[in-house]
Amino acid sequence: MPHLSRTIFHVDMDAFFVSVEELFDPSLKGKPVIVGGQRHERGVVSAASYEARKFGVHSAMPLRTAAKLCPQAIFVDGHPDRYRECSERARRVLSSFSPQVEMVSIDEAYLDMTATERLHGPPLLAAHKLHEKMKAETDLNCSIGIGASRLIAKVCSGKAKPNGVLYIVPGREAKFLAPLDVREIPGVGKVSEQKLHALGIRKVGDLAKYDDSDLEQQFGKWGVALAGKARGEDAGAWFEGEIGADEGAKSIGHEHTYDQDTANVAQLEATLMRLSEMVGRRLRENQLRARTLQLKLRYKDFTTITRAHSVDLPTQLDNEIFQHIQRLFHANWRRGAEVRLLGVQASHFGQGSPQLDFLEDQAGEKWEHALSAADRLRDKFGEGAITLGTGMKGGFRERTHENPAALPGKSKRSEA
DNA sequence: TCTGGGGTCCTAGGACCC
DNA sequence: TCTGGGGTCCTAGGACCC
Repeated sequence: MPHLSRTIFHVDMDAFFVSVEELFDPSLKGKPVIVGGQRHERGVVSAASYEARKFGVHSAMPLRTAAKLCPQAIFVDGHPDRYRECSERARRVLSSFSPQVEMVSIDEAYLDMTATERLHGPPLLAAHKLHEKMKAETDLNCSIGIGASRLIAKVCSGKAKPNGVLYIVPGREAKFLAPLDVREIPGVGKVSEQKLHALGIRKVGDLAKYDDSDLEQQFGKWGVALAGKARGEDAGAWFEGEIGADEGAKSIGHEHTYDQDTANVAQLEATLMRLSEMVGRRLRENQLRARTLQLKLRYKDFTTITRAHSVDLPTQLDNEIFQHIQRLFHANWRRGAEVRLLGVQASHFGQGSPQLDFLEDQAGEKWEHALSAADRLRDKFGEGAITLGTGMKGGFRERTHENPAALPGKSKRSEA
């Protein structure tokens, strides 16, 4: 059997959020721009222009730190709708090059370009065409990494930035990786880096020389994956599998960090209601029901807890979600302690026990239809277009003694 | 420096069942 | 009354990614 090597492209849009903002406001071009919020806000940098990066600003840095490093920077709020639209345009370009495209985030994708030579020519020529078409169709630059694995392609696209191409020919993987810092391997973060350093492993070459079973001893399953990565192989769940095999989302969640920490119960409950509604709405949009609901609570001092509850009957109803979340909150919140962040997450999608009371089932279905209809109206006419009566908020099922309808501050409009 | 919001995957302990 | 081993589900926390 002949050894068939795959040809994988990793395409990464250059300074994506900043570039999209420049499309909408060309006067930003060539200036230090920071996307993610205003200079005094709580929050972090989502993206920084290359001009801002010269001052040491990088993504995930607190906005206030960025403001100190680069006071002359222009701070811009993010526009998720704009990014989604540009991302979709980019995806269409990529799809014209290969049927196997996998968007791994809003601004990057893997393409399986194996056996596309007759159509697009050899890898570097195909990449050149891709660059041209991407620019023509989206007015955006991207960087392209090419290799026989996702790992190699990914590392290459990083090295090719900005607006470049890097191709590592099959067989040269280990040589290419050897001089890189272990931190440059996708999946190796701060903690793994420190552990590797403690073992005297600083470069990928050091890692490749290290005994595989020793790595397994030190890191377990992750150690086995690391050994493979040092050789340029796709190892570990993150990288295995065919490109473009689309498995739906496994969880849907929303969270909110307050501008100022608060211990005000009405405010906290209003936030939980709003987050529950956001989660419920996304469940309905995707026709999903969740069996597990999770509360996330972060205190002033940043200590964070999560508390989950699984139900027998999966739900997509705002009110049911909220009831469980509210109960979890009151059972776990240290009363009076100031809260920094609240989050609501739904997971374990699918159907629950099919055995349920017929009447109850019917009522639940009606309720779901009503909420979906409300969702569509909001889509058309805006968030303020419809508010379900507080009496209805209790739901048809009436399975609770708590009444969230009695909550203050339920209005979305004042908070949005 | 004072730490967002959206996710995925892994580990580990305890409950529970056979 | 003492005691096994495996499998699955649930929950909590944490590393990591963009």
